[in-house]
Amino acid sequence: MKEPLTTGTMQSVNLQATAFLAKALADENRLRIIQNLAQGKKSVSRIVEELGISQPLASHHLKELKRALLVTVERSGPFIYYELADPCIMTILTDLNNLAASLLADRTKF
Amino acid sequence: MKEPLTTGTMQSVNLQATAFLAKALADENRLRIIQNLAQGKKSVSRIVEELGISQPLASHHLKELKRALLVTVERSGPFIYYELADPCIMTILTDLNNLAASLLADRTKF
DNA sequence: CAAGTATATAAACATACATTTATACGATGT
DNA sequence: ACATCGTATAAATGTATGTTTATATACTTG
Repeated sequence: MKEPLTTGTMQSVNLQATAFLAKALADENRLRIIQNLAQGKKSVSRIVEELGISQPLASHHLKELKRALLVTVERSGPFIYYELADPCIMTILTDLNNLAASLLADRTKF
Repeated sequence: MKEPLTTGTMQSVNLQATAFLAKALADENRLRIIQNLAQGKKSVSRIVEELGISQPLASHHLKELKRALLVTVERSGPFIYYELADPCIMTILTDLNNLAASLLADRTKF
């Protein structure tokens, strides 16, 4: 009788999926895109304009966000529209930002 | 009269700090360490034992977590104890995990 | 001061990733 | 069919990052 395969804790946290999601959020340009998409569905060219990044760079990061299931894609004529897959994404972003601010505030080093 | 420096949205989100924090959370071994430290303050050797990773690797990731202000360090004799800097860290981890699960569940591709 | 334990650091390496430049693809209009 | 616009992809490049192996540092004990 072998041991169960789970080596972790009770409340099973999928660390692999979590790390993957965190990695998708771990780039400032991607966060800017997410924040921009929080205003609603937008085309690539609009994102490029509003964020002032190159079109291939936007395309690359949008691809990563899509890979992480953070955005959904929809074609309409010559335009391709990206949209946040879930409103909760903004909540996480705010939470992360708040934690970051809190950690910076609490640090007692100068 | 020049424009204000902020190019972002109303509720100012420090994307740089947020991306930096996300990057610190974007590694499975670091998440395992955080999850392990959720049980309380622990020495490096204990973390190494319980997670089954090499000592230098643990040391490296602990250094990263410290750099991100996610853990605090304390020496006691020959041992060095690491501790989560803030309980909220576990909340974020759970939230990230929940979002990851939700995104995976909501995807309508097979 | 020598030896052992706990931890950190250095070196070396492979891999991943962000960015740019150039090009291809797809849709639309003439 | 051609030109043009919107977007994606490829190639190239520099840099960052995770991991291992080897070594150094710090503390403790004899």
